[in-house]
Amino acid sequence: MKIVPEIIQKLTEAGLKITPQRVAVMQTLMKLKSHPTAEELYAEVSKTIPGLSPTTIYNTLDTFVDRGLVKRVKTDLDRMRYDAITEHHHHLYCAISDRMEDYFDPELDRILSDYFTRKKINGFNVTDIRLQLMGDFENKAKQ
Amino acid sequence: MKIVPEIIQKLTEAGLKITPQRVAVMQTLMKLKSHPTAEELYAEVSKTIPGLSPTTIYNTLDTFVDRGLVKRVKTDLDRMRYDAITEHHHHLYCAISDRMEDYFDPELDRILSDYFTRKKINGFNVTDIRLQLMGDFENKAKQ
DNA sequence: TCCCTAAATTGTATTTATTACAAACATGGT
DNA sequence: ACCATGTTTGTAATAAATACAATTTAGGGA
Repeated sequence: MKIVPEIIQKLTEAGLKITPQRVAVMQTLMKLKSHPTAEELYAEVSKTIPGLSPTTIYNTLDTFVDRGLVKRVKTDLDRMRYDAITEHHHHLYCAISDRMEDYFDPELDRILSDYFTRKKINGFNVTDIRLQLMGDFENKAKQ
Repeated sequence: MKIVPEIIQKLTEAGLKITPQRVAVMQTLMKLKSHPTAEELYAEVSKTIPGLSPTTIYNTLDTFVDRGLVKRVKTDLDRMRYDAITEHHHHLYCAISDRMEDYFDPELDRILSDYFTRKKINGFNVTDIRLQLMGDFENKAKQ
């Protein structure tokens, strides 16, 4: 729970007012590594903030995305998910179990970055490279 | 329109009955390069098949995806889209204009394939690598 | 510290995409 | 041509997300 000051700093830097709802949403997003949906977040954050409105979850997430504090993630299978990790990373995704995990690989990033510095795409200016690695998890306990 | 026999062959190979709806949906998907949504497809296919039910679009697309004739594509921004190109490719995507285009790059595929042959990810078995290149289109007339 | 204003939250009502399902129909093998 | 099975249709239901007006709250300035 000592991450709260860090969250407050984030929100302040983004020019947002500090509200219990926002702190709790961000806290939950950072705690969960499962790229939760708005609904899952609502369930989780409601434990902390009983009267919470689902609308607040949507509003808050939209605001966070606007300010770059949170990223949206979508798979080919299901609904919108959210991710508090803004550091550059990719995703491992298994369509069968609908399970998604983060994947960090600076070496890969370097290779891709080099590649697209060299190779220009006609009429398109690349600003970000995102990989979705499809495959199967070798049944480590699910997320 | 000479692609119809080709479509019939595809459907037959996939063990599906040939219906005007299916042929029209596939034809439209192959014609449009815009990764249309179900709704856009409904509008377009309705021109050919007036009585068409939206449910048929969803059913047909689900069936096609099941049989591997069509791929689902999602961006971080909007609803489900469909793509009749099953050949391996990536996507260029501009979040501002919500515009998406296909991107083919065998050289890149080779590099990535080599990389993941060499580099194993703990607990995950990669079967497909998909890139989403985020950026801006230099305003060529939009799709 | 209190007040005030802008910003945030709430709750309800809607919209919109998608799915469920049962009845009617069409396809393709025999 | 017939029949069984697969397909389409239409309606109704579900579910996610949004709009909006009313209420409440945060936090800077007096």
